[in-house]
Amino acid sequence: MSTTEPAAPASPTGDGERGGPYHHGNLKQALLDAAEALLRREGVGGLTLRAAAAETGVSHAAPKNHFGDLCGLQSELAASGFRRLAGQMRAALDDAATADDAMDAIGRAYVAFAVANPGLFNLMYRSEMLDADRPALKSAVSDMAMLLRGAVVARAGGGASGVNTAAIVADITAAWSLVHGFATLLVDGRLAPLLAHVKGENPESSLLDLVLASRKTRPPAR
Amino acid sequence: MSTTEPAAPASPTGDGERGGPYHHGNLKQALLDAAEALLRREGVGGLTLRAAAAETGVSHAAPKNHFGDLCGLQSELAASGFRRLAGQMRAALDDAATADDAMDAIGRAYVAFAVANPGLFNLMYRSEMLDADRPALKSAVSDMAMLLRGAVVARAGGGASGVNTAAIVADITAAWSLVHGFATLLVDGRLAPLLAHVKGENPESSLLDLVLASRKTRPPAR
DNA sequence: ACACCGATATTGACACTGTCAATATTTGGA
DNA sequence: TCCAAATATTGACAGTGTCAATATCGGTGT
Repeated sequence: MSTTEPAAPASPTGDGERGGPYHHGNLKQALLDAAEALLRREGVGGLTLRAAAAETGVSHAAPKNHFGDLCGLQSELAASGFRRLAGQMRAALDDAATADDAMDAIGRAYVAFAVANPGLFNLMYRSEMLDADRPALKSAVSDMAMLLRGAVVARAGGGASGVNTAAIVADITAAWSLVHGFATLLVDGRLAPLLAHVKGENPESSLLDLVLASRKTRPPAR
Repeated sequence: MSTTEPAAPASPTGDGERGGPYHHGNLKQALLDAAEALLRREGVGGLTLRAAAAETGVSHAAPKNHFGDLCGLQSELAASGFRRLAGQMRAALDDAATADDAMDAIGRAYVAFAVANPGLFNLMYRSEMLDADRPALKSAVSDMAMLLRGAVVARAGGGASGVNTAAIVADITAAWSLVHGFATLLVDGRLAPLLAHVKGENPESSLLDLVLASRKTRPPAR
């Protein structure tokens, strides 16, 4: 999960001991990594300041210097999630041929991210656990929103600036709602009964394809 | 929130005191009411066994007899939420003229419920806080799913039994995802930037109308 | 080379939480 | 009437976030 090695090894012998140097050297990132590991291993309820500190081999109050409080750590983690989500959406977008394919590709990337990181995805959309005013979080969310908006505008107007903003807002909301709802229900386990009726070796992906296709076909006559 | 009066008054003088009789008489429902009030007042993070007990004027361990643990109380509360949500969806469905109007009406009822009960709606879809095996919860969720399924089938086939189940499953998922995603994003505050661009005295409702309409029109040409 | 100051980390305490065991009270039926 | 089951209380325990006080380290100015 981390992209950088700690400047000083946290603990030479293993995990959890406290033999490391008094100053960790890269504690902030190490705590974020530990927190994400907890999130992955035990879900959003298992993410705890003290647990993250213990896993990093550091005292229980050490996180305070870097994040202030639990909400701060969660917000930084969520920001990291939004950044990576946007990155994967952009990658999917860049690989798409037409603007219409791009929308589907973005949607698939969105759902794939949620499935690959269920705990993190949950955290990202629990605003009561987050401080929306944290710069890192605000900008990460904004970046993702701009990316989505760009894709919708590209599909709708082909770059013309005279597009109807009301229609664009509606398209953004519809696309985001559809994909976000699918991802949310899927991660929460609510689609399991429906997935049981979908054949194939990857029912989740198949069902998502059907859902995405439903936006392009008229509803059944009558 | 409650539908039944307590058999014995909780506390004759006010709230919070402990002057009431040793046996409350209707403690289970009283605790559910208190829990829902907490949920409404302080959000999902403020829902606490001890707070619910205190608000009911009862000792901190009293809830254990009726719910076992916090997860039990939350599950019962969520079950109540699903029951009421299904009731409002059914009412909307019964008032609709055509099967197509019915789908929109159900969607609007779904979002209206989420907006009217944001904390409860959040709780209902946080499966890590719930015990999915609780009979009350299982049946309430199943009832709502059946109602949605019925509406989709009615719109698609007009009652014919030869409907393609794959298509039905896809329609159910698409409709649920769209509306659930909208409700979730709205309650979480994620649609605020988009709502700012929607004119009218009720932007939320207007935006939902646009989103629902987007399912019926082909996406913009090209 | 040395002293010092800010950044970083630790320790200890507090209030709050869920949960459990032991106890007390009440209710209802044999 | 009396006993057992249901219901509620009390007290304790481990775990949590948060804060104040303290300790240690890294770098800067002299």
